Amino acid sequence: MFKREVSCEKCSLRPICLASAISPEQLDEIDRIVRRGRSIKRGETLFHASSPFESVYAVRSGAIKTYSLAPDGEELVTGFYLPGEILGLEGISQEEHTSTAVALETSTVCEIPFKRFGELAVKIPSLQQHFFSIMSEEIYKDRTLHRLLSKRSADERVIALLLSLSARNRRRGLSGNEFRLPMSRYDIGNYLGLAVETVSRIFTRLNKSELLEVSGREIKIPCLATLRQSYTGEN
Amino acid sequence: MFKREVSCEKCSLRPICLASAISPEQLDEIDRIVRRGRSIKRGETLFHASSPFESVYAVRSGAIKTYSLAPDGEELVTGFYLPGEILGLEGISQEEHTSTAVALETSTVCEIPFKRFGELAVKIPSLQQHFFSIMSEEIYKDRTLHRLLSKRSADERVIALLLSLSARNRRRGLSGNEFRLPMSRYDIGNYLGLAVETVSRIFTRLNKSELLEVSGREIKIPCLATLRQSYTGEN
DNA sequence: AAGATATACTGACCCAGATCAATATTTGGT
DNA sequence: ACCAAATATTGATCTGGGTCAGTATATCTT
Repeated sequence: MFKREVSCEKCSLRPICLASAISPEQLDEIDRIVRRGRSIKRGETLFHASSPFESVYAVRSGAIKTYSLAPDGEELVTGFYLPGEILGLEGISQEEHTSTAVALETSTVCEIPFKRFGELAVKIPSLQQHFFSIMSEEIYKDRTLHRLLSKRSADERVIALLLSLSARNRRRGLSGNEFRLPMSRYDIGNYLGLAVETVSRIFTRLNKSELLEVSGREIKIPCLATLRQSYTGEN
Repeated sequence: MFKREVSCEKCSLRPICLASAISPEQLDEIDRIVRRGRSIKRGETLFHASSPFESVYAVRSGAIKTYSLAPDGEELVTGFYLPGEILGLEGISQEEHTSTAVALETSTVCEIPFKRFGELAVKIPSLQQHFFSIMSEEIYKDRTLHRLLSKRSADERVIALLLSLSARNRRRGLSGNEFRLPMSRYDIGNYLGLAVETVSRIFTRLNKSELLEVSGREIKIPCLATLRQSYTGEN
């Protein structure tokens, strides 16, 4: 199979990825440090928890989940990453990866060696600023998750995840109304602090309502606005 | 009252604050941009959600809590900040503060104007790196909170918070065994996704056990190791 | 295409922690 | 030092979602 190693300059994801907000002349500077086109098959690992931290990664295609293990082996799914999104950020301060990243489906990623990236960010202030912004965004999203986990019901959590996936699809120019879940019910439940059975029941219930059409991992949202208001409201 | 405006250079918190890992010659560069010694009394606001983001803040003394409000007015306590800790990071990407910060007791803070800080970070690579690290640490801690909220029982959540406060006190050279909680039961419950009553009951129960001595907001931990293992284990 | 294995669904039952309702204790203001 | 308001405790009851147990449906392998 032919592997297209698209430069950041030509990459369709650029507007939403790391290399947005960089002037064209400086684009090839970042192009020079990014290692492109690494492909990982479903179930394969991109990096392991407690391996030395050297790079962060941008998803090019596919979907990645990250998880960490408690000392007793209990798994926690910490995030789902779709094309254009950056993962591995929690490793920076610990100097090792603190989570394991595995592909949920065949995926390609761009590797950004972090030391070289830092050197470049010092030369390109807008790049530094943008990276601050990406990390800040991650913190901001974690606050949203905090609220979801401590204040919202099981139904609201699942709906919020669906709305998030929908919005992220739309941002990449895909349909926000119809998509396929890259993750299992187990992963959803684990991420949202719910039992698999609960997630399953919620999907069945939503499917019976007019809010959603679910068939296995295929999702269809007839009306986003309706779903959105059912989330912060009655239902 | 005499206000001591200690420079970063002379500040006892430097080793754990923003200005660690900066060479002495460059210290006064950061000293020049930091606005020091702002004092806020208990209950006063440091910054408001949706006010323009201009600075991040380092706690010099006292304790600050941050919270955000859902559209329906529901409050979520998003964090507690003790001396040496940086708050306001989630505002960077949104260009406005996304939480409100209020003093839990009389506190002083150092304001770090973010635009100027960025300019400095570009000139001092180790400062940039350190700030990446601080933000990464915040993300990492959010993962810990995620696990706490989605996998741990009410008792474990409260104990984990106490252990966190204890460790942060120790890091500043104070006692990790005896301290006063700066926040109310309400704040604790809100932060940990628990009802106030539950928090209260847990404190009473812990007080009856040999793990903890609680009297209002005064906490005494007879043996940290024992408490720690009760957290990931039996009890 | 058939079997094996992983994933998803459904039902019955139960319990940790929420909610409701009072009472007790702090804390701050004068 | 006193009063009011805020904060904390305790008890009784209820419930959302967990757990256990079994069945059904996908998906992978050969």
